[in-house]
Amino acid sequence: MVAKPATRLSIAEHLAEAIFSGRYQPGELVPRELDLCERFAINRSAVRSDLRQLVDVGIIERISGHGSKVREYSEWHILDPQVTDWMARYAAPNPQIQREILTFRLDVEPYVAMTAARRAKARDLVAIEEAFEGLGQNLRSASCAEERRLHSECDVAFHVAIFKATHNIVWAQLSHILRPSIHLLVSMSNESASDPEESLERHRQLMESIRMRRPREAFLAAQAVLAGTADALGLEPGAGSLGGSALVEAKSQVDLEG
Amino acid sequence: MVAKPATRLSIAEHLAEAIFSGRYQPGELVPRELDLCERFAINRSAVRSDLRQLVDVGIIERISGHGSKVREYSEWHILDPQVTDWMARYAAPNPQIQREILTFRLDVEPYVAMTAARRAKARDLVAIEEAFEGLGQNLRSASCAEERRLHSECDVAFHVAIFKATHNIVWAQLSHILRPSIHLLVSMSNESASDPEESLERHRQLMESIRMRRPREAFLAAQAVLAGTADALGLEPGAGSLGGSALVEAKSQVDLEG
DNA sequence: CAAAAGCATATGTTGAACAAATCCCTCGCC
DNA sequence: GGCGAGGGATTTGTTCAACATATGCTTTTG
Repeated sequence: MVAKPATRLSIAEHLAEAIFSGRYQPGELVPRELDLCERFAINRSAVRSDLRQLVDVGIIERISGHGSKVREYSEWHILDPQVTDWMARYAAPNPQIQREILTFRLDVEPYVAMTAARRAKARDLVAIEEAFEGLGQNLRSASCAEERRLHSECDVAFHVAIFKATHNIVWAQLSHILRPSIHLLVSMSNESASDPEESLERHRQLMESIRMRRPREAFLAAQAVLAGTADALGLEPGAGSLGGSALVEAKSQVDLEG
Repeated sequence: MVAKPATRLSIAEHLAEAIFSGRYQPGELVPRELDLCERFAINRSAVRSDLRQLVDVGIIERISGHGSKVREYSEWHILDPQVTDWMARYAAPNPQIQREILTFRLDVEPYVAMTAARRAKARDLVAIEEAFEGLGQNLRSASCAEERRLHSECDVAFHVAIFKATHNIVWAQLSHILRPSIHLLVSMSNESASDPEESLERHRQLMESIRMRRPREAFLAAQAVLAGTADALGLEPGAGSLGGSALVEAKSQVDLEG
């Protein structure tokens, strides 16, 4: 895909950028329709159409005769793919939300990996392997921004492929929320606290566990992959909303068909 | 809320009803804009605005110069609150999706309950308890449809309150997908396979476990609550996308061992 | 001083005209 | 006879203009 040359960026895109980067805070009013028309040299219908998109995902609220107000973060539909896309591209909008998503990932991904190990078909392994190889190729050349972007895209693709391998539509759609947290890590870029080579090796372990249909190993491998992530953001493992400790209990009590 | 008297139901609502109930299948075209204008005696701008909502949640795809096509189920944003609301109100649209959601619930809710047991504050207990009491009140009078609706609303509220008690925004928003599966159960109404009194008791156990901050008990109690649900829809425990088998193993072993 | 009327401002609704994309049928060339 | 270019019909996309309605602030009036 060559990136369309001059198709005007939608108003929704501009406003989302402004809101997600914090220039308009919850409670504040965004410019009125006619100002947006002038600012972007566009007609009012188009402006209204785009504003509706922001309304539908809970980001703004329109008050007849008054204006369009940015809603509280808790009202945003952060599970909407479009919203997570904006979160990823317009940077850490709200550190709190980023932490919440990472906590969620810490809770969920080991189980997703476990399920993937049980149900992944050959076709799923292809997707996982391709993403992994992309991860390896773009490892060394972490110089320019473009290279790093490519690397993080492969990282996203790797995790998304695992979610899809569960063959459950809910899990598959949840994979969208990975994008912001992974992109955040790249932007922080002090992920290098842990050796990149080592990180790659952990990803390989996870991939192999799924391929060899070893749910328990996959569970642990996914935890290992995320461990570095948690450190980078200062999340202690036990703080996970899903208690790691209890899971370890359960795991120890049951011989997870290792 | 008294239900607005005659504010015309939106076109989106009508189309959603038609699509979710299966009158328009994926791949088919919905009526063209001008037909919708005539059919609902409304102007084209309003029609287009509503159609945009359906586009944004992935339900239809607009093809310039051709028409508006219903997209495949896998493309629908089933995590969107509006979509789950339509699923709940316009009945089992797609048994497959319902199964997927129930599988997801079986995987997730025990862990959510466990987390809630760790993090619930007093305020959360209030919400859970209120929903539980509503559950008990509307138990006996399962006669008319209105009563049953009230009962299922309390059921939804109970589970939603537990999700919210995790104090994680992702989990909280995920609680939206409970609605369709709970409403489905009510409509099937053969939940009575298990004694209502017994079901209420299981809910009470879950509530108490969370209150007493006993994560492991909460985990098991949530599994017990969902067990009847799984039976009612003919989901064998092992079919869970997330290692249902391992979790059920855990439960049975723990149960047997006291 | 307070309540009501009025005004300014913003969003909500409607209607029309034209532009662009797609499909399909027809015509003409090879 | 087959195949491709061209054109017309259909449908969605875009733009513009006018009016209706809701909200907040100001002014008027008892």
